[in-house]
Amino acid sequence: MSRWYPKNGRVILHVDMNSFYASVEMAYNPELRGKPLAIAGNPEERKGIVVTSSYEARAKGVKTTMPLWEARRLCPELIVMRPDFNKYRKASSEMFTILSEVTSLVQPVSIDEGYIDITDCGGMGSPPEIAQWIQNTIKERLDLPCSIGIAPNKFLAKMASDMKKPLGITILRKRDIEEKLWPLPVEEMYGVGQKTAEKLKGVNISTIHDLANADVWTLKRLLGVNGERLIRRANGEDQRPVDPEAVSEFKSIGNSQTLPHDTTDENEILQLVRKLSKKVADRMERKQVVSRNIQVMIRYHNRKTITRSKQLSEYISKEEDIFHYAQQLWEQHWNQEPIRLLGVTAHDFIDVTELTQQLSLFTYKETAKNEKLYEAIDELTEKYGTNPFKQLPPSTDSSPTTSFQKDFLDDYKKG
DNA sequence: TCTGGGGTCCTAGGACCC
DNA sequence: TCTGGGGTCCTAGGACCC
Repeated sequence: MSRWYPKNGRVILHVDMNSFYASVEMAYNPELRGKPLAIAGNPEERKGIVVTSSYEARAKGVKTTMPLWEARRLCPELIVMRPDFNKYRKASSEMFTILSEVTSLVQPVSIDEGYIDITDCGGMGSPPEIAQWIQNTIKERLDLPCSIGIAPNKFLAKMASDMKKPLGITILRKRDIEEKLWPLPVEEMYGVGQKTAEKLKGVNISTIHDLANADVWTLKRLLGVNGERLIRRANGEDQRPVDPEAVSEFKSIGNSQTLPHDTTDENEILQLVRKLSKKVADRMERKQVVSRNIQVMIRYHNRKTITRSKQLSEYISKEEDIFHYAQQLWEQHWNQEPIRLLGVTAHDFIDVTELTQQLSLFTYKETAKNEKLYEAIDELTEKYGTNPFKQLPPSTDSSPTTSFQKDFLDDYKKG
């Protein structure tokens, strides 16, 4: 027991559902079991791609993000289904409920994976026993397979859960790194994508072992702060805590869609901008937030993609307001070339409740300011027998039209 | 005959303020 | 006559992940 629960260490599990969408569909419909199944965005349209596929489909070479026509060429008997996110969300939430029966230190990362910190769960058994219980329970209650990594931190747990699929449980302790982690090619490391892998090849780094022993300055020059972080991770170091609150601190809400065909038709484009604005507004409504930054994304026929955003002076949440700014951005930045995809995203949120607080404070200040201004103008009116601001609305933002008015407003602003 | 849609984090430059 | 350097905000783009 003391070996598993060290005083100065943590025990983290990473739970990763295996080909989640396809597995959920099979749990709902056992007839699909054992067959090559792919979940794809738009099965009818030529632009559909494979989102997830069953192991039977993978055996034929079907891969995630592969265009559907190519997947069908590799596997003619492929069964293709549209994603049903309501099903997946339900299965996901039941999966996280099972995790929370072990500890409250659960951090969902995406719909099908999460970390849990079981450092203080000594009373429930050894980590492999706990992992086995989780895997069995998810299988029994939901009929879904998962793989679990057991490690002293998030990074190693994540790498471990990837090592045995499906239904694997893998332990990756510090002393296992040399044997299990270091031989892997660098592109299999979490955080290393295609671009980074290419750059690393350029300085003769091809395995995680090479990365672990790389020179910090060389990598900092090559990759910025990420270089330093990758070296630390390759050496099995990662201090990030399991944070159950992280999931509620979302930063953006966006919707995007590829058009059925590239187009320059303003009606068609604006219709889509409106539809996307509505989706964003609906999701913001559900989460009870308001936004101060609206962004549009335009992908052109040649896949060149631009994003244009606007920081607002007010918080908005209504569909019409989001559409208004999205339309404005689109009009300002569209270069008239055929458009393939459009996106609308909101950033910079606060809670609606926070907004009403801010609003009342703002209103209070404005009211107080204007009352003082009215008083000052009344005094002047009495003194001169006529109101020198007759045409001027009572706001300090208005442009004074006479030098007298200007002087007065300057004095007023000084207090 | 290609390459979706949902996100996060980081970088870098310019404006502006002190 | 010349002109520092830190900090913050805003914007755009890129890399990465699922």
